[in-house]
Amino acid sequence: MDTKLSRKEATHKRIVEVAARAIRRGGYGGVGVADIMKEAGLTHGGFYAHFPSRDAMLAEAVEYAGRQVLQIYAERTEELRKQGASPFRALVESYLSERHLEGLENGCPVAALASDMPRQAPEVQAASRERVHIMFSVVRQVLPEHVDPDQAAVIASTLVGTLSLARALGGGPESKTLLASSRAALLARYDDPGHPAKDDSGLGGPSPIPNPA
Amino acid sequence: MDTKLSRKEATHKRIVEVAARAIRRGGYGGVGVADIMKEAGLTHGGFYAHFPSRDAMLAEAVEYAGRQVLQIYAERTEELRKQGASPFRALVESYLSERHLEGLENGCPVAALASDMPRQAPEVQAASRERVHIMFSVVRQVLPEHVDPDQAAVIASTLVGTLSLARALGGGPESKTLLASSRAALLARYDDPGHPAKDDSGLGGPSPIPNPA
DNA sequence: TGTACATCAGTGAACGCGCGTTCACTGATGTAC
DNA sequence: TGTACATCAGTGAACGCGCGTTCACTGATGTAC
Repeated sequence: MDTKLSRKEATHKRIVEVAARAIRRGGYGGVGVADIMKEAGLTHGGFYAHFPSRDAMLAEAVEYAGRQVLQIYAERTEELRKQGASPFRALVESYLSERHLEGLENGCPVAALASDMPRQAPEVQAASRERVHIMFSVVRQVLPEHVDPDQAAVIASTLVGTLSLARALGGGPESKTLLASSRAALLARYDDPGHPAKDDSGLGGPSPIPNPA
Repeated sequence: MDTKLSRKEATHKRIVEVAARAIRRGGYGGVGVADIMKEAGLTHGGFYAHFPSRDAMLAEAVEYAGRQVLQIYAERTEELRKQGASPFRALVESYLSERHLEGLENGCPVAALASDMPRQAPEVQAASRERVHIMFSVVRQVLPEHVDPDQAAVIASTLVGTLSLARALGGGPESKTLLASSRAALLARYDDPGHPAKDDSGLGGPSPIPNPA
């Protein structure tokens, strides 16, 4: 798919990649057009050949960030599943990991931007909302069979709330304790006890995370 | 306490009150010095007689917002308790109410600002973090006796995550469904089943929410 | 009670700065013959 | 293969604007005698 990008398409993608990291690092309001173009190795004048407005870029950036994270998490989850974790456990342990806590710039855009979403322009709100929906559906798909699918949104809220507050607490030991508490609570409550334990040999669960492409 | 405010103190308080609403409405980055002074009935020039910097005002504002909400929620919780709800149920139903969903401007500053907290100046971060700690301790204090106190932070994360995402979803029926799911899940899991049910006559639980003063 | 003066909260013009956006232009790429 | 020209991605100066902050000043409040 990426094989036949025109020069302009390649540049466009590069700008969006930079922006996708920038919004998670600095928030929707903390990213400037000129900064992003500079970080992409361009001058700011060319921006409006790629986007009708700054808001249009923000919308593309949050979508790109979300899809990128889905892909990364699908891989990471796959590794954990090979070690015997259920799909649900793999998701929870990936999402509430110290790596995710510290990797704000490459992490879930919903956790990085949630409380600012309602304050954005309509097109940015729409793209943001879409990421929330997709997050719900990802959780729904890894839910053990015995769990009511309606719990997916509640679990996703706990994931997002935990990561947001852990970061708000500064990222130190206190934050890590919070992550650990939430991991334990979610797994104790929802994970299928019949599933192979963490130190078991192989065979993942029957419902892998879907490919984000 | 409020009886002997000097003219300047009264003005200062008025500015902070305006700012406390403004940061929840517009986010930390969405509030301007001039706007706030104008809304407080003043001109912007006088600002620096009250605060050494904009950041100092943000720090005061988030603290004020948090204390104000504690007070409001103590009252609202008291009402629910008089109707027979346990302290825990009263808190959950207040926090995850449609009223709170819609009352962003007067609601919990942690939910309104969480994902932007790590991006603030040190003094604003410190004041924000303090509000998170206090939120944890409020939850801890209404926890039914049979629940491990360490669960307080997890429950608070679920409250914050749910409200943030409900708002990100736009505030419509979908948002209200999410609130209802989280309320149900939290109460089913943690509320003391031995406690008087909602439609019972009287007598609240033994551990009221502490006075925020 | 009345006048003179000091204090001080609030005013409004001005500052430098960075922002999003526009636009005439440049220079490289690629097509036509 | 080589030249002439059209296309078009990216450049950089310029725009109006709003921001946080500073400061000389005003006018009301309150104290001294």
